[in-house]
Amino acid sequence: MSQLTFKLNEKLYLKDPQATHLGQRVVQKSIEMIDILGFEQFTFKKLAVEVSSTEPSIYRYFENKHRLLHYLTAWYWSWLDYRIDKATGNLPSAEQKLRAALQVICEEKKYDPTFDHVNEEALHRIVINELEKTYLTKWVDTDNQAGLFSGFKALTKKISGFIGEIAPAYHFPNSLVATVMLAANEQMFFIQHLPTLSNIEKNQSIAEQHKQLSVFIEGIVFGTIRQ
Amino acid sequence: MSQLTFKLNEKLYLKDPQATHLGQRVVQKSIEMIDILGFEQFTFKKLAVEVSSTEPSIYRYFENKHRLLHYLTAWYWSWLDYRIDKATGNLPSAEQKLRAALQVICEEKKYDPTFDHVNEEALHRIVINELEKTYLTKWVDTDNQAGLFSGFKALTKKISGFIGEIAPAYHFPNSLVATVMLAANEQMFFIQHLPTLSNIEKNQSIAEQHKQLSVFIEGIVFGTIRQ
DNA sequence: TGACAATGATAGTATTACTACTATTTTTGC
DNA sequence: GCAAAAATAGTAGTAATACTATCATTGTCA
Repeated sequence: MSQLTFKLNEKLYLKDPQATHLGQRVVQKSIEMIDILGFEQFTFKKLAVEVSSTEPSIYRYFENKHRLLHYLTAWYWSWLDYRIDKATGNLPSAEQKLRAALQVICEEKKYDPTFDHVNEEALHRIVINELEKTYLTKWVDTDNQAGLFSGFKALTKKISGFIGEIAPAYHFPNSLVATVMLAANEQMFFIQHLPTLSNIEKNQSIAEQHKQLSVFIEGIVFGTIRQ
Repeated sequence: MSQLTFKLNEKLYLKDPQATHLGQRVVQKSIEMIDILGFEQFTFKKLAVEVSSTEPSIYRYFENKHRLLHYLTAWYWSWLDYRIDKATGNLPSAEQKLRAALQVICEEKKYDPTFDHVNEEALHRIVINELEKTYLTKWVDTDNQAGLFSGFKALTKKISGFIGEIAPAYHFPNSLVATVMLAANEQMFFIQHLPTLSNIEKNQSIAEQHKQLSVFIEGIVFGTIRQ
């Protein structure tokens, strides 16, 4: 098994799930289960059965399922951050870096063998379907103070940094990046469930959908900053 | 009391809340309570106490609180639609209409005396905080088939129609409009709770925040379609 | 007056989210 | 090498939630 992992904010968990066998299975199975059941129907009781353990054992790792969702999305942002670094590392211009970063955000997510115990495809679907539930809660402000959103913020900052180099006069780089990062996921959701809210055709390969998504997102970003 | 109301999809309710006194109080109080408590902490039991009635009486109007949220957001989209019609009615060009429509979306929402029993300010906060919960559920597809999203879709179509007139070559008018309609709300949320995800300063009047939001959103739309 | 709609009152269920407590295993200090 | 302490697993229970079923009362219009 691969030992490569991300160091995530310690407030995300009570006990590091990467440190024990049960913890790893909890994370792995929770990704599968949230993907299939949806976050609301997913419970620690059901998860306990799947990992052949008990509810309280899972509560020792995560305060509640909401924190577990935070953990999963934080992992996802760390992963994207890492992929964007890899994709932009040896590019010469900020414009190329920005393009590459947007590409990573929009591209189809496939299983990354670097991280053995995480199903990135399922995790991306979770981000598409459940991300907003990490912040649309009564705990946003305390969660934010605890640093639970630092992964998303770091990514936003990184990409808006590229915009800053290309178009230093543009006033809303953070707003724009946050908007398109969310829009990329929203559009994938709309293609599936509310197709009139998108112009990307459902009746084509997933690869083609992501390609079109890329065109749409790049169009927004470059159109907006180039004015 | 004003009798002007919107005709909303009948699938939104079991019994038309606009038709009875209790129904109206249920809607009115639910807006107040969801605004204060948040959707998760809001329950029909608590609402029953507030309107001096009982849980089963409320269940006679709405299948569950999720449907009530649908009802409120549907009302909100109808209201925006009506305001956009009023704002664009006698404008000569599609560009001016588009600008006016975006203005309505971005502007600060204030109590509209045309609709006596609805607190539009609170309702807008509910849309900002809870909208995504209407579709990020396991019922999206059946809810969609029942037409519960037709209000949002109609608005999107109306605005993307203006884009179609201005820039008929642009491929993603629906995607773009859906994106900025959601972004307008997301940004208002981020200003409040995750300010690093926005460049609109929190330390200024609400009016000024909405003005900047307008600049941001117009910049995206016109920048994107004018390429 | 009497049918019928609207509402109220009471009670109950399955599930969820969580916690207190006990049992067992593992680690560690001497 | 072994007792004490720490870590972890497992059992059982609770309060709240999201409903549902049933029956009683009130008001009203025909």
